[in-house]
Amino acid sequence: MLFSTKAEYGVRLMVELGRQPGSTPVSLGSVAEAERLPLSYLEHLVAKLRKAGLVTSTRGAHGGYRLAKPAAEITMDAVVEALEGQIAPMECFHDTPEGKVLCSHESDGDRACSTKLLWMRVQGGVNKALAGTTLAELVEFSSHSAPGAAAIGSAA
Amino acid sequence: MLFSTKAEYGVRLMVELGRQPGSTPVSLGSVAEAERLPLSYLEHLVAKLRKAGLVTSTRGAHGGYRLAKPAAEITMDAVVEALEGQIAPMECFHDTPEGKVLCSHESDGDRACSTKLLWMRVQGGVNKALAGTTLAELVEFSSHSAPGAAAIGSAA
DNA sequence: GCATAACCGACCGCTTCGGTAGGATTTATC
DNA sequence: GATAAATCCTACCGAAGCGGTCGGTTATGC
Repeated sequence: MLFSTKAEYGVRLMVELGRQPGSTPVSLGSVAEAERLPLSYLEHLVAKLRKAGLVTSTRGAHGGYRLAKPAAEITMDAVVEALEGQIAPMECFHDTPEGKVLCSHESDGDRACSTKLLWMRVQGGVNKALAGTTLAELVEFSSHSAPGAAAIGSAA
Repeated sequence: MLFSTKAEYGVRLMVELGRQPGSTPVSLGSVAEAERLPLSYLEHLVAKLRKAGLVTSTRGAHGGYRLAKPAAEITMDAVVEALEGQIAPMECFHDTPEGKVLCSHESDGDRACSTKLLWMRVQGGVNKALAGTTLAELVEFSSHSAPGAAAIGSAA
């Protein structure tokens, strides 16, 4: 499995927030009930989303969570990364501060790592899919009862 | 991390086999030494590759492993799947015998699963990268000492 | 028959996953 | 100001997978 249920639950949570008009905050309890997910577990996940600046919270009675930005401006690479940690195909891959990708098997020189070509392609494919999908799309998609497969290919 | 070191080690093993002329089998011990990987662990991995029909073995003295097919005909989706199991972005995704993809959250009817669009795109991207990369490419790539990034995009 | 190698299965320490539990803090409302 | 509703925080727990080791069995060339 590429991702765990953390990403699954977290994305569902975001979609649930994206469905709301936007003014009043939504309590985690109502999300948990709507999606049939354990409330105490969602608390852990939403904490990650909040720390990543994707949702904002208001405490106390009638409190809850809201999207920090319009759903159309939230791309899924940020959401999934907040939940699962850095998205890399392999342990030896890590992003540098300058946005480059390094494979720790390359001992700084030019010796080519036999697997790098493969993992670069995989990472490219995943990033394209995640960064090319907005929360607004998912909200829209899930609100249709008979979606069809027509729109699926557009960011692949 | 999308994949574990099983895929990493296994692919390196395949590349190592792909480097050989092809006639005489290569012992696991020599592969382990060349790649600096633990022999006993490689035994487990190569067993999966053998069961998947990707390599053939000859036992006894001067025995070892060979590719079951020419490297150009081996695509990495088969290799990675043999090592890691079915490649699906999420637990609820599973292939049907007819090659379709199901999400177990869809209770057979038309209610759209809010995450399906996203995971379909991710799976599409990964499959494209894996199925579009052959072992021959990796062998070729790793034999160059200064590869450059030119060829990386071709299957992404 | 002996060295070499593939095969096989059990085990082990560690980390992550999915989830639970219990409490503390903040805030709207009566 | 008490109370209820909600976020927040920390600790814990069983199960599973990962990365690896070990000991032994079988097959084969010399």
